Amino acid sequence: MSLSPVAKELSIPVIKTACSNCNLRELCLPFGLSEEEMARLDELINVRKRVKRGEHLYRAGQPFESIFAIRSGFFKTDVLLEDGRDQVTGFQMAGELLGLDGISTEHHSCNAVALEDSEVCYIPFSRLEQLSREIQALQHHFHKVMSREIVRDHGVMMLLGTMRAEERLAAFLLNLSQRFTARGFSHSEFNLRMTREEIGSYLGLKLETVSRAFSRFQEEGLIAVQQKHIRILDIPGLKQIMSHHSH
Amino acid sequence: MSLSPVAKELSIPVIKTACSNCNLRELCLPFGLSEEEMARLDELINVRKRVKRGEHLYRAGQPFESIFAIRSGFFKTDVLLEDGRDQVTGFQMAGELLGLDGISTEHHSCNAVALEDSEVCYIPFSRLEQLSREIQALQHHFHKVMSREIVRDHGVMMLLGTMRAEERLAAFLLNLSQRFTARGFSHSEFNLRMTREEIGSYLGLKLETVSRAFSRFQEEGLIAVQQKHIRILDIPGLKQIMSHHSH
DNA sequence: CGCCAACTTGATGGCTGTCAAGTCAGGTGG
DNA sequence: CCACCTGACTTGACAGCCATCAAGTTGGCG
Repeated sequence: MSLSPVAKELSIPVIKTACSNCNLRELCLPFGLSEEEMARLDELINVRKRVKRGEHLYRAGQPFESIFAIRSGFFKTDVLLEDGRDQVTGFQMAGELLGLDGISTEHHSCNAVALEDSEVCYIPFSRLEQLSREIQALQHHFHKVMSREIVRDHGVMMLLGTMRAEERLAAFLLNLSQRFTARGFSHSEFNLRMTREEIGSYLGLKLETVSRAFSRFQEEGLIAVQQKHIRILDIPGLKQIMSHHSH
Repeated sequence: MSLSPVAKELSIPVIKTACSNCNLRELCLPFGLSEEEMARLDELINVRKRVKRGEHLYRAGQPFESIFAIRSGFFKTDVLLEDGRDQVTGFQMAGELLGLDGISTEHHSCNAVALEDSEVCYIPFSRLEQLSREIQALQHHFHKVMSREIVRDHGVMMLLGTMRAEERLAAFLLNLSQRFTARGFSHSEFNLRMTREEIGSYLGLKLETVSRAFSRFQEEGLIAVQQKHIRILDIPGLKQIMSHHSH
């Protein structure tokens, strides 16, 4: 199969990268590395690609070869069950890693889809393992990142297992706000990249329930919603809802 | 504070271990290691302790120093929220690792409680990292184990987010059955180590709902329940319930 | 034998899913 | 430029699953 000019144009463009210049290095894999160590990490990460909104970065079942660092943009990951059910397992933003689930079986176990035009760095996994055998700080940081993912998942299990709809949505908004803040964006105003249905899938709710909860928060003066644009007006109020065990 | 004889007696007894003799080595960290490599892992794991039913192996907030391999017995892990809510995040059995969540913050983020008298191997984490810088197979296997935990958690999120009560319980029973099988026990007959309440907490259900679902499965001839004793009579039937999207 | 935790079962209510209709915003083509 | 179309969202009415409350049963243990 040869690539037609059109197919070529559709293929994902390749760009050179450098962790040492990346303004996300404090959030990403290079965290805590010396100049010299970061240079060695740079050598390993020499592919960066654009992924357009709606495109898959990888699909469940594909062979696992590398993990991905999000340089810019926004992704979702989702899992599909044999019986047709699916669920969004996470939303990932700049500086976060994608693909850790693929290590276990050497095949990706979920789909990763860009929710806006994005850029990712390819991190070939076997070379990352090799380098982390040589650089203790890298090894340790990578272990922390994986562990953080496990802790995060426990938080979602908690949310799904014990919280009611409005509590889940409040927790979700606070989490987004906090992650935007960490990236230097406004903590109180942002655009949702995902649909109500995707939020619902992540939170174990139907889209109508998500919509109703948004409306209710607005009535109560906690947030201002206009479609995907969200302004958070009362963070303590949201926190109270999140932890207000109704009985 | 000095230890009285009584306190001494209550402290957890220490036993010498050896991975190379352990009949769980195919399920546990030593998987895939050569004789010589396993001997080096042995050097690192020189503490084994008994944990009695009901005792904590560790508690949320405690400093993280080692991970634990379960040599025999049965554990649960649970998370406590500030507002008093808690949830069981997992049940762990022989050959599985405990404590991976503590790597990220260097403090344990959940509680681990023995549900029956158990024995665990202490695996000092910094020494494990050191050794896995030297033994590639160990490093890679450890990464797989962490990744598997992430995939497992996604499965639980799926369960909590999309399944109804009976589907969840069917999935739970099939999962237990499969794990008992992998350990050489009967796949169709076993004793639950946890209460209905703990099952419910894990599955995001109330204990009454768990009890009713058990009764219903029994009426339908899928299982035979007598308190904690379970006989699985119809695995395909349970699978069908698990994936029977009710609409 | 009696106590207690764990469990079972029934009755009722509420949260959220389901179904349906309508609104809104953005993009396309005439 | 406007009409139209479509996907995303909102809102309402109703129903069903599961939580809640309550009472009774079982089994283990001192």
